[in-house]
Amino acid sequence: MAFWLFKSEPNTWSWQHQIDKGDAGEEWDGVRNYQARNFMREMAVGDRGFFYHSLKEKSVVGIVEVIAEAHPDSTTDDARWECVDIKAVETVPTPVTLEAIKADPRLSEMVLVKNSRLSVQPVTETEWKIICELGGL
DNA sequence: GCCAACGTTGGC
DNA sequence: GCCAACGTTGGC
Repeated sequence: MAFWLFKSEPNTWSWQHQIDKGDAGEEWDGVRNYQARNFMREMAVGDRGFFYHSLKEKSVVGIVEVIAEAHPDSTTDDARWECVDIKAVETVPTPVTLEAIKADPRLSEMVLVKNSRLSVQPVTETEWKIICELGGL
């Protein structure tokens, strides 16, 4: 199983929106970046991901699960763009802030730190465990 | 609100 | 195929 990080602007698509979708989940659509798309193509059903709020909050706020592999993005006719479906699994009890991530030397290699603009990112198993601990899981 | 970093586009 | 111009993202 692989681990990922999905980034969203809370005013556009928030963790609460994701929770409201329940087990049916929702497409992670709107991605128009090749790197991000390629990572989604690598995802398998059952993979886990962090749900990260950018902008004002800048925190990992939830855990999601991939429930459908990459398929055409329904929000565009452009066949280049694909997306996976994800559902909310649980809320992180103590949101892990970007500040806390940057303060932890074990997380200094995270894509979130090195390339903050990438909206879909891989997370290593080590990083996953550390952030779960920081989040109180 | 600003600006740096990055990715994409299009002219040559 | 290069590179300048432009648009977008996201931290500060």
